[in-house]
Amino acid sequence: MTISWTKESYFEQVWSFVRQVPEGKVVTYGQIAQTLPDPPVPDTGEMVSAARLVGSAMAASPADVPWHRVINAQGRVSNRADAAKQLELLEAEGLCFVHGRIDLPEHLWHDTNQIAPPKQHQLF
DNA sequence: CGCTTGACCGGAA
DNA sequence: ATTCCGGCCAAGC
Repeated sequence: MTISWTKESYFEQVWSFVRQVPEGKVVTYGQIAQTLPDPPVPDTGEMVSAARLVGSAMAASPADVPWHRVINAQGRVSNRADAAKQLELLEAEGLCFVHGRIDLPEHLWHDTNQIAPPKQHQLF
């Protein structure tokens, strides 16, 4: 059986992914959710909900995980209490913030041999 | 065991 | 640009 994919399992995967994120790079919750090899949900729809699980995982992420490199699909930091702090950390890593926003595809990091770059074109 | 909240996403008003 | 709504799942109370 298998199973399981308990929260521990999923969280581990999320943390593992985030830990691989190099400096100056960022990943979105949805990106992680879609990249994970064994998502909790089969595929009823999209990774929309899975992204939320990623957020939960981040909430419990240990100090080994650069949670500050994880941002939302909007190219901005999440609505967390230390959002400003996260911004500092990110810009300190060489990220170019524009209006509190960054070029997602520009700094988006993707794991090699997993998925292809989203190549999402921004629409102002 | 049930309701509320959440570090989300995407689309529509 | 902002605000609201629906969706999906898990953790917390």
